[in-house]
Amino acid sequence: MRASDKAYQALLDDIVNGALAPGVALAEVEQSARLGVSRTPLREALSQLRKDGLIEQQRGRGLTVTQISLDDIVELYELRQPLEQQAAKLAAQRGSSQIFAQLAAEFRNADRLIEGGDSGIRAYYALNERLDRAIEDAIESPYLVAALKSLHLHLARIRRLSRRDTARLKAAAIETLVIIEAIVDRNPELAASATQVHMQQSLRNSLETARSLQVTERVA
Amino acid sequence: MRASDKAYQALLDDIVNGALAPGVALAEVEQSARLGVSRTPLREALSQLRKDGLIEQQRGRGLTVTQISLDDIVELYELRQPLEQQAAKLAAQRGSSQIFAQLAAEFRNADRLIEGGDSGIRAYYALNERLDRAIEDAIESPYLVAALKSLHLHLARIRRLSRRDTARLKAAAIETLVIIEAIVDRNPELAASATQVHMQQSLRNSLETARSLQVTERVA
DNA sequence: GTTATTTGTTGTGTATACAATAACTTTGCT
DNA sequence: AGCAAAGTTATTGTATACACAACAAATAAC
Repeated sequence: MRASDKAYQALLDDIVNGALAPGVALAEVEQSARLGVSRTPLREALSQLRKDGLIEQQRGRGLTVTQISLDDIVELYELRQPLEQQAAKLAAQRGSSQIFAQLAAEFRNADRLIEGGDSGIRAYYALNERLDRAIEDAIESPYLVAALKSLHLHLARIRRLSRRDTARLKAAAIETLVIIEAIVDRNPELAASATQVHMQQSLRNSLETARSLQVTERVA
Repeated sequence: MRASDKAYQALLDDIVNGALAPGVALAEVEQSARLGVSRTPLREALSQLRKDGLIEQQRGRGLTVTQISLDDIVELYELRQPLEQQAAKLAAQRGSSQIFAQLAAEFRNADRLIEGGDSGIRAYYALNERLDRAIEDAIESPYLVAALKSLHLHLARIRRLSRRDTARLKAAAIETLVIIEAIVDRNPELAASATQVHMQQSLRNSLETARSLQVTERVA
């Protein structure tokens, strides 16, 4: 593995899981020392992350991890909604019913995972990622897939907000199941509508939890 | 301007306008000599272009300009359709009627530009770019705007195909005018539908001209 | 004559050194 | 005491050098 790829992956993980919090400045020498690579591959990693929109040039302070505000959540969903809708539509047209039937079966058991504490939640997230992969494989449209991947990068950052809300996770699992079943039935229009519903609910929930988190942070 | 930005812009232009044709290999030393920058900033530019999807790592032969096939056109529109539809919808909700009314007036005169030979066509393309800018400004949704910009990068490559087809350009201008008028009237649903129509027609035309071009190339 | 191994060349990946720019601090003047 | 200007320091941007890997070609051996 190339040093630049290693640095990119490490920084990406740190940003997504919050180890590098929004607003943190990334000095080149500091980070290259921390990650054990020289400045050249580190800079390549940084330039990739800037293209991803995860870091930005801050006047004077060098590169900093981008902030995520309530506005960002709304704006992110303004991209997510049409993309996921199109993805679901195309998956319903082209996907292998068998693969999605299998995923549907697993989502019917999602409640057990969600109630299964830390490891269960992780397994549920892994299941969601497998669904995303299956959809990407099904649509076979590289440009759309690339846009989806970039989107999911940002979504992963805000997803940290709503984790541990088991009631919401269960509701989301049911909404997702409807989408999958529409794909299995090769019903693009239903898949799109079900996605629309899921998006709307997810956005509402993300905003609520984000709002309450902001309040508690202020109090703390 | 940084050397890496300069190299990026130069390579981008060369790829979009076809000076660097699909399949051409980009050796680092060669390109750094050609563009008058050293390998370090050139590599940064290349890594950006790879993220854009304009060049790709080819087994053994290094980096090459990505091919554009008929399949690519269809796949590109599978991303374009939902993105432009969403953009038009949001522009209709949030755009300044005044700005778009001005653009509508200019599009009503589009025929004169399209018939105005080389410089007229260029002016027509410039007008289209101003429209894209106005829409991006209106929606104020950075994630969607970023996705649109990436999309337009690839569209610019295939747009070279349908230029000089004045009949199609005139028809496209009328379709675009309908979209703009819907934005002026603050009618998101109509804007979305008009965009849908425009996308469908553009795709059909792009495929036809691409198909005929491929044939003539084979013959030649 | 064919195949395998070795050597040479080309090109990428990484590191380091040097140059330029921007920010902060200190000093001097008002 | 406050503001401005200049110098110093830190950090980014660029260039170059070196190392390693891959591919090709040539020679030698079977």
